[in-house]
Amino acid sequence: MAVPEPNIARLLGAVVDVMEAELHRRLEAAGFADIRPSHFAVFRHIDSEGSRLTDLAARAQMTKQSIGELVTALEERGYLERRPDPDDGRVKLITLTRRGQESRATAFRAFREIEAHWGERLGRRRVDELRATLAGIAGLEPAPG
Amino acid sequence: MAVPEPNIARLLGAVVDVMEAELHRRLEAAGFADIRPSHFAVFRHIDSEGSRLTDLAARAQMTKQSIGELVTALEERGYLERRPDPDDGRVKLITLTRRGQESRATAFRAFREIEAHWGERLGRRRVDELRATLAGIAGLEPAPG
DNA sequence: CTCATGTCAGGTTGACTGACATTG
DNA sequence: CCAATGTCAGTCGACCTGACATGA
Repeated sequence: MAVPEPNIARLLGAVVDVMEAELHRRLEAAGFADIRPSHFAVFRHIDSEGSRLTDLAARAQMTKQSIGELVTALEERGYLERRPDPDDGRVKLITLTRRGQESRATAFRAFREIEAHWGERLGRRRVDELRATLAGIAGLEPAPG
Repeated sequence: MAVPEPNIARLLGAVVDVMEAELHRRLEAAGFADIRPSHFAVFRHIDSEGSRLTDLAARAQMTKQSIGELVTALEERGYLERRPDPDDGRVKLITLTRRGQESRATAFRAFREIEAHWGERLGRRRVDELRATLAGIAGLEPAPG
């Protein structure tokens, strides 16, 4: 573990690439090749009982139009359904299909496997420290300068 | 360093966001508000004596068309110039203008400042470990599973 | 003739804003 | 009447592929 040197920004990009490639590989192997990284904005935030579009948008910090596009894409691929809410005529409840539930579970398992793999290669402790340091940076106030 | 829990993928995204926001803030303060993160594919790889498009594309691992778009954008904004190579009629040498050199220097300084800021808040040692761990992950072979 | 260089045209993805019909 | 919900239409940024004129 000699000289560090290379720019953290560059390394962050490289690690994000690795993460996305590994995730895609696992989803593909499980038969979910048509799920893209952007779709996780939906999978991450959807309730098991179904969510409304506006809630998904708020949780994902996106516009309702943008999250709506993702929902449409996942609907066309058979991962989601839009059903009218019987209690409110404006609302459409977005729910996971069977296939959607399976793919979501596969993805979450994949994340755990990827982190476990990193732990095997670099040491569990270093991966825990990585997580803690990233969380620390993410929680930092903007800073002067 | 109690319970880690939150997904590393999520945290990576958050830290990338922080990095880009901090970089943009500093560039803007120095009068370079129109430089976007994508433009760094050019600034990172351009030679001080000038580079040809094909070389920039190869170094950035992008197509010549894509890197060409970035070059055009930076040219229009006054950061770059395209001059014909006197030795080879096919080639246009892409060079930094005065403004381009200044902005590039500002950006590299910003990266150092951001890392230094993180070091102040979280400890220099943890930032060095972060860099080393990220480099370790980026250098990992794809792994089975 | 072949290869290298750069550009033109057009497509895709993932985000955005604005306008709007419908319903509460 | 006003606010909330979701959709339609259009734009933009950052990448891509394919075709091509020009010059070595």
